[in-house]
Amino acid sequence: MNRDNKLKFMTSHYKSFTYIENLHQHIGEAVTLNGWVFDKTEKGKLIFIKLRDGSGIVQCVLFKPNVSEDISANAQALTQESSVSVKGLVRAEQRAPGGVEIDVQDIKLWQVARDYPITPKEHGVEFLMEHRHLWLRSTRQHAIMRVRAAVIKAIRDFFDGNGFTLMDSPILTPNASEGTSTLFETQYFDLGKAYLTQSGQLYAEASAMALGRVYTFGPTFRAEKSKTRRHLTEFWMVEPEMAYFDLNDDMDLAEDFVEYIVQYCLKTCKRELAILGRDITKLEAVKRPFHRLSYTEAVEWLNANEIKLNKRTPDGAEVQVDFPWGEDFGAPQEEAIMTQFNKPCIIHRYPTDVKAFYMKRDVENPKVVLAMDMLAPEGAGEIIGGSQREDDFNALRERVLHENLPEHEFQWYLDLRKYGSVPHSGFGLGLERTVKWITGAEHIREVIPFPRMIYRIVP
RNA sequence: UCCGCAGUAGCUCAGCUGGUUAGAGCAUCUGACUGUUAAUCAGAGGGUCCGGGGUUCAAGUCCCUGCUGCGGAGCCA
Repeated sequence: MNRDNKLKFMTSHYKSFTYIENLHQHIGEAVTLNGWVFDKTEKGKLIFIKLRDGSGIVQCVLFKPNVSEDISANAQALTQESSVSVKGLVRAEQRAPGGVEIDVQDIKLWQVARDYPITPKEHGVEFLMEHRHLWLRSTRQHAIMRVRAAVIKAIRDFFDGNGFTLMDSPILTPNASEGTSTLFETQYFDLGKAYLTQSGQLYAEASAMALGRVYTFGPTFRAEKSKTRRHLTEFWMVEPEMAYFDLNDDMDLAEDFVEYIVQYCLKTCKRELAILGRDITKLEAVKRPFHRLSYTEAVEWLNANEIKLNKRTPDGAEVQVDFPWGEDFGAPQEEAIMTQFNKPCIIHRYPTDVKAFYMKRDVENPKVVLAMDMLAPEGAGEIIGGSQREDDFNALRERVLHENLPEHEFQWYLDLRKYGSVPHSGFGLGLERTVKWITGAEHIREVIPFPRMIYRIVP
């Protein structure tokens, strides 16, 4: 990720040591580096130490006859992930990775690490997840975390630069906003049960009625017992909400937004994407306009291409049937639809019964709601879910009652339809699913520093 | 919750229709080497074969059961 060089205080004020990323500015000078041993190998009178400091990796070479016995003893004592300060001359060197290396003059040992568990060889995911706190030190994880940081910056730049106001929504909420999903529960003083939020959307709607264009960006919690490569129990979601936006405006914004994020990463994360071995031609193709299909067109496509639905009959047998209009798409249907496309696709106007109570019905066809999901290509799946919201007081109240939601807890939400109600729309984008897609990571757990999953809360 | 797969050295794995003392690569330790990039070469140490029960002359291997993890479905971002 390209560093923002407008803020130079880290290089101009703190002179006691140098960061590896700045070494090319110091060729011929003596510098002190502070870091950790990434790898060490000895060849006779030479010791090669690959040092990492978080900003990069550089090879430090110690030639034993050039230094005292104490210093070469220090170098020899180094183990993987030992913490050290290295003093030496910076020189350009063709044979060194990166073209720059340090001719070591002095080594100060902070701590010798014993038996670092993650060796430079292969490891299984289970083992690595148990050592997540150490796994983050590896090159590949550095690259993923920097792409994640770039995606977050792109998200904030996009909205901040387009007249949106950040309006954080609460994490503790009195009810399930969609009334369906399983939520994490806790006791809230004497006021009864509270839940960890599964979406900031209802609060974003209230904020949009105040400030016009807003977004909320924070952690979200789902207590579903999901065990897949695309689910976390704690994940980050950004949710823009716009007054006077209809569904088409919403879809246009979602396309602009996703295009901006992907193009920003291509521009600023070349090195990281190269480390990850990402095929960037696939990302370069992510340009507007994206594909769009109505739910009904998608069902017709599935049936025209004989992509059947696996259904279980009451006696337990599995049968394959034509996809029936009205059924929600699962991962297999979405994946099949996306095989046609090399850039994202929006599916819109889903059956009313499979979507949330707050979505507005299509006046032209009340059997569908003005909802939209954006699916990313390359099997990445759903990254956005959004809709135009129901803005009519009576229609919304009817939906609240129909879903057996506690009306008194939704009074404030219904109020928004009483005092200057307007058409409005928004969507939620899953941060980790987006980062997984852009980095090409196998599993969503790799793209958040400390993943929370059904059977793992440590570290 | 349902379906499938797995658990053998610190790590990644092999171990056939049950058959002597349990195998490899890497890592670790010792030694050699002035250019290593996952160095190479020589040597050494390292095992509750996930737990419990059963079948058998004999179980890492077969059966039952439990635990743990992984993947998929559902739920969704």
